[in-house]
Amino acid sequence: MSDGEDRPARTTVRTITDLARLAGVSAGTVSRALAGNSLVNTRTREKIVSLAREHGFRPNQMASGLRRQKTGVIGVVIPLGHDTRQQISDSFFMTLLGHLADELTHEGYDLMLRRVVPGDDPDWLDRFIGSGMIDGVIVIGQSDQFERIEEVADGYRPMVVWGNRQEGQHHCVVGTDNRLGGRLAAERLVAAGARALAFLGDTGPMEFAARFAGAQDIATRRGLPPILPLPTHLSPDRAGEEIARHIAAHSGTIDGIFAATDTLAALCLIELRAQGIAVPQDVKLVGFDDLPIARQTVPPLTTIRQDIAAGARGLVDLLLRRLAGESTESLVLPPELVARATA
Amino acid sequence: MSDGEDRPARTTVRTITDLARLAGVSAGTVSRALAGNSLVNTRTREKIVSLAREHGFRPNQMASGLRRQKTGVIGVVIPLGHDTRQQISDSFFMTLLGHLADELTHEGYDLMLRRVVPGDDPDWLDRFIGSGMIDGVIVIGQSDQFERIEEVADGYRPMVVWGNRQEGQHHCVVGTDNRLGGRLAAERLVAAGARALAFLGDTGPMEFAARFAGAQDIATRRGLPPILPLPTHLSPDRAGEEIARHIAAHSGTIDGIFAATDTLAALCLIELRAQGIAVPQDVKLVGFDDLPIARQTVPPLTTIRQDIAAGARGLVDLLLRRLAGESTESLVLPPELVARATA
DNA sequence: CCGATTCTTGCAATCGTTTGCAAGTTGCGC
DNA sequence: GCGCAACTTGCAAACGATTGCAAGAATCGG
Repeated sequence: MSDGEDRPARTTVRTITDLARLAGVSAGTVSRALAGNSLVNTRTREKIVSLAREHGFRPNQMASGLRRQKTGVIGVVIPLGHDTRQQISDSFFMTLLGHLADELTHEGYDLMLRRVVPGDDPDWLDRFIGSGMIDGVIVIGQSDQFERIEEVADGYRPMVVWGNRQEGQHHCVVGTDNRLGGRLAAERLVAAGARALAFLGDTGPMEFAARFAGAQDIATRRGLPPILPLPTHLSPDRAGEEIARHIAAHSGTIDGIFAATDTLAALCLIELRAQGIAVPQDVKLVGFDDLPIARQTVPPLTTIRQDIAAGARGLVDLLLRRLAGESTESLVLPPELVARATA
Repeated sequence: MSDGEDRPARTTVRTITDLARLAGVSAGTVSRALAGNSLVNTRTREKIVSLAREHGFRPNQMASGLRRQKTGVIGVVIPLGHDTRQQISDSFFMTLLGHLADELTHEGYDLMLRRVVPGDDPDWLDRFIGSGMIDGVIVIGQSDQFERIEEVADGYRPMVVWGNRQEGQHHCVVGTDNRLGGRLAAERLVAAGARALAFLGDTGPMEFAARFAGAQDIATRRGLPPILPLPTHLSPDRAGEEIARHIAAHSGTIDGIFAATDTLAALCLIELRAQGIAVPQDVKLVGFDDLPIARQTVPPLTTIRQDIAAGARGLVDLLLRRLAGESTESLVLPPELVARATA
């Protein structure tokens, strides 16, 4: 593998025209040859291809995209409606993003990532779609932008959204059945002996609202008192304090906590321990997501699992089918109780 | 006045030419108006701008990029040399990515994310750079591709790499002083009373090798026996088992563990507890990164902090300066000991 | 009122690739 | 040797926005 050979003055060949001159053919022929187009003679093609390799030529994707009216890029946008700091810490979205990158790469697409703050730019979605840079878009999380997304959905097909499914909505969504997840969580708490339940987390975002509603379903069905909402932010620095305050205010009156995410549950566990409350003896706790951290808390966290990898596969699969012109139904994934030691 | 053609679909104004027709001016004028170019009369500009807003017109970024020879997109590439599954679980890279997205958005750039497996495609870096889609590139992690990156660095300026700094290297790098971090970790272990040290993690990747070397520096200086390497993979599923085996094999003979990352340290903590080994009484443990999880383990993890946000700022700052034609030095960030309860 | 400035605006070339069309070749059967 | 396919290839027009240049309009000093 020695490359000590002196390369003869390598003329820089940037454009397809440069390469055409070198090969003694026209630009059109080069284009066809590089595309593996059968219209071009085999020998000519081989010559061009080897010349291209030798000079490290790569066709300009901008020009190609402009002409073909497709870019080979899928936009992934994360609207930060509630808590601007959210993503940095929320490993759920990041994990989903990782899987999306896998899937899209595998399908030959590149991924263009954009974080937006809808409050600052109400036009965030149209701007991204209208940029001409992307063939389709995946929206990660509806945040508080449900209406905005609905508006766009009618006029723009290649869009799939991660989030919660609503009755009769227009946009194609992939997500966990959050309400069912909420039911599973509450059922587990109740089965473990809890009677006075609380929900830890902001009930504003659609997903969380559904989880809360599911838990409330069970409380109602069992004739338990209504579930107490304990709102928090998502960034760990702020959430820690807020949780501490909630626990201090309600310790003794609640014996079961359903946390909106594992991240919050883990923080909650720390605070409970700090305030001398035993889990699961004094208080039962169930999280949501089944992030890696759920396995590593002490005691390990009982939680509701979302299949993130399946979600990513679903998002990409549906998007590709929409790109191909199919019209697709939304995909609702079943959550799953993972019983560990906190409830 | 109308141009006489019957156009029922006057709502679709996709191109600058459509808008020009609507405004009764030429395409060039529209382009100038939208660019806020002072060459165009104020009244004309206002008319065009309001017309553009009204019809939701957005200039096509592909065409613009092609003509201006710049795209407003920065490529971020993650080479997966060692462990293909790595990224999914490694929240360090994901957190860095989040901060990068923040910084780049703030500077008006979009982010194109690409994951590559250099083993499958030795040409990964040139391919990305040569695509014409990006104005510059940030490489996250040198992986085992140091040489490849060096080769490219001489011919392509707008590239900055996250990783470890080597003596006399050509490419511009931002990263923590891993060797110093290793020293800090080992010093802490020794100060806490440990004498027989082990390093938990693969020593292949450059960053890890430097951390290991730093720890070894201290062991040598203090006349301690050489540090025992306990290699593992990074994905938690495989790492868990491997760690359990390591601990079982060496319990009793080692009393201080320096883990290559907090993720590994957290897993290690679980296994130590499972095998009845008390931390920090029987074994001291120090991690690396100071991820959120470090605060949430029981007991909380003593670790070496990398300032990820500062790293992201540095990467973007250096890249922008290189785009502006400056030539820049590498940036080495100081690690910091965060003393908690495991050592 | 004229010539010289200064503003505005349109024209047309350009970025690099793709692709419909037609011209040029070759081969083949008769 | 001719006519008709079947191949190859080149030409030139897109794709949509930007920008140098120059022409037309407006302004101004004398």
